[in-house]
Amino acid sequence: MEHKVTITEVAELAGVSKSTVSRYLNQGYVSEEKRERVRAAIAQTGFRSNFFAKRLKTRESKLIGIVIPRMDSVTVGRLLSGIDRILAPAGYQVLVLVSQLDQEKELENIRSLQQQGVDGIIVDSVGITAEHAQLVPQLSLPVIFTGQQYPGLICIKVNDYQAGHLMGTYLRELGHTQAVFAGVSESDRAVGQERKQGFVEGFCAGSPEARVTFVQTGFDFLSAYDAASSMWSYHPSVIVGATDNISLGILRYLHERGIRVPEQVSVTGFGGYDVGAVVYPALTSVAFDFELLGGRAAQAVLDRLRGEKVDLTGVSPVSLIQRESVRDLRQPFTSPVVNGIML
Amino acid sequence: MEHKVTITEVAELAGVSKSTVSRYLNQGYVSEEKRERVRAAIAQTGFRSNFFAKRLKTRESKLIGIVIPRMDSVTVGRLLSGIDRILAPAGYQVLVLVSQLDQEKELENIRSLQQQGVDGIIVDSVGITAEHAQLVPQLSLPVIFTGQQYPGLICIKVNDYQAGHLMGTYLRELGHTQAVFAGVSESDRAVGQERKQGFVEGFCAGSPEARVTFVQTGFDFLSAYDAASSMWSYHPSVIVGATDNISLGILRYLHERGIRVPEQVSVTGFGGYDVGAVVYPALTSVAFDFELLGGRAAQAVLDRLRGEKVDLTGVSPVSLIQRESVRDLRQPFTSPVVNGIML
DNA sequence: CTGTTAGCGCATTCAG
DNA sequence: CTGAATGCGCTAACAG
Repeated sequence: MEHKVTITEVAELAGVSKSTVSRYLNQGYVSEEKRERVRAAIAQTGFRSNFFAKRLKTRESKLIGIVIPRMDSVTVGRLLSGIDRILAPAGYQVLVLVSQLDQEKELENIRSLQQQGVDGIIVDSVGITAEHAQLVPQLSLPVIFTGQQYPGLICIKVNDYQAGHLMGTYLRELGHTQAVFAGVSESDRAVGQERKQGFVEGFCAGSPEARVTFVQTGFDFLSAYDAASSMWSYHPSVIVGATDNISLGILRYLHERGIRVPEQVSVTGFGGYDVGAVVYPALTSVAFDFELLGGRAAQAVLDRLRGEKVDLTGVSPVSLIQRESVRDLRQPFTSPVVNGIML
Repeated sequence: MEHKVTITEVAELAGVSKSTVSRYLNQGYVSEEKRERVRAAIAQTGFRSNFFAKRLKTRESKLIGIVIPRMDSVTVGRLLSGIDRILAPAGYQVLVLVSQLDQEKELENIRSLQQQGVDGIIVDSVGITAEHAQLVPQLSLPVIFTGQQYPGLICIKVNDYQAGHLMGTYLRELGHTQAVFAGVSESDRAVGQERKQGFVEGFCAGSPEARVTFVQTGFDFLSAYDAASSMWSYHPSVIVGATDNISLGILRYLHERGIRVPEQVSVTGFGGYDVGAVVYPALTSVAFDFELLGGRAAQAVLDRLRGEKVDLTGVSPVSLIQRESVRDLRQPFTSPVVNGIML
């Protein structure tokens, strides 16, 4: 309320100089006696140091800027959790800016962040462009990308190839040979290219009769649902959605048509979201550890801030979550045993 | 990179004074000729004004702080979208801090935000305490709460009572009389008290045979799933989950037990999330317009910043999304017509 | 319309 | 260990 209390007033009240108060606030070097007087004065006045003045001097904000494409995403939530888990103990705060999936706004947010004096930036980009690559070196502060990759930039991302490969291998070993991969545009390198390629190579490895048909869709339920009839027309033994959301749209379509999963066709996803556990059949999926990913990204920023070099790319573990939507073709069909939600 | 260019250097390069450059950057009042010279100098040097120095002078950050309980929530995402939609055109930026559902951290975040000089704060609180009420007036800046209510504080929230009432009325008119309300603890005033009360009053209005049984659960799939057998034991005509997630857990349980929805029992939720459209049967729900809510909250901050008074509480419209999970008891059962995803 | 003069609140030399 | 003095980069009166 009322008057904004400054360091000067604290000093007067404590009967010491501004410098002493400043020292008290920072390194130390204050006698026990004055230390106590300053402490009392601060408590009494409710003094809080002016953020801007402090930053103007120190040239250090203890702020890490985060640019994310959108908020309404479980993935992003996990990522931020992981970031915060590392940054908070290190005394850094997080400043989050949302790009609304707009690439122009993403660039704008990065600039804005640097202008606001953050010490480093983590960008969960939807697509790194040449403009990104050009902008980053001009910023003269650590910028770490997640989710996508780009030569010359520091990118920490999940290993989409490995995830795809894991799923492909799993399905092949269960006797599947005819797959439809419901993927997204190749303009998305991580999901559209690497995840798919990993799947294809894992699925086809040493299996000459294996065949993968690609059907393109968007990231949302609806476009997957709309493309599902086309997928089904290939009579696959398994439909592999590139994301859990895609798979959910497909599942919905199959259910409407009375096509039983996994009896008539298996369905799998990527992401390992909780919601995959409550649908029926519960969705088998490859889960990514986005929290770990966020932690790695945060650690990379911290390392760079300390002047250490970090690898240009890093990866994060993936794991298979076996639920109910996949049929083991080596055995006669038996209805999956359902017993509770398998998170 | 290299040297941080300041307003002084721009001035020298343009052959004008610092003030002229400053004026160029702000209101105007610069001759056409010098304006051009300054523009060129800025372009040449790549000058960007120092955020901290500027804020130190103006005492205005053009920053609105947002405190949210968590990131991995669709609700929160919508809310932020709505906030940004109002704030951005007004020249304000948004600084988001996440409290990880920790009430102590929430308070901490609010303090931290004010210390960092934001002009106003929006708090999507999980629970407003006396400590909140005590802290807010000390901040001497506009603080708007969403999601929860507290006397004396400015709270913009969805009308949970109305939402519950809407659902209650709808079900009653369809001939339902035996309901189980799968709710959360009354310590959550919005969901645990108001939403439930609205439902009960809407459901029972003028219907002497109506009965509502309350079963308590948590907010997650799993606890709803675990409590579902208890709910079913009352043989209700409809189970009303206090949130869509709760309903999804219940749906999963009913499916596992082979209990057909809506033939044997209807199920409804609150929230109107998209995922409710892809499960089967698609979930009938009351949707809240969180984007509008965010917009209202942002507008309230702006109004307060202009010195205008705003109402202590505001509401936001709710709407019923009729999908497939509710049976019309006034008619013999017919399988719901499914044709596409009903978002 | 423009340059000069003062600080904003704090951290930091530099002499004590 | 401490206080006085000096800007950080910018904006805002103030006289031109």
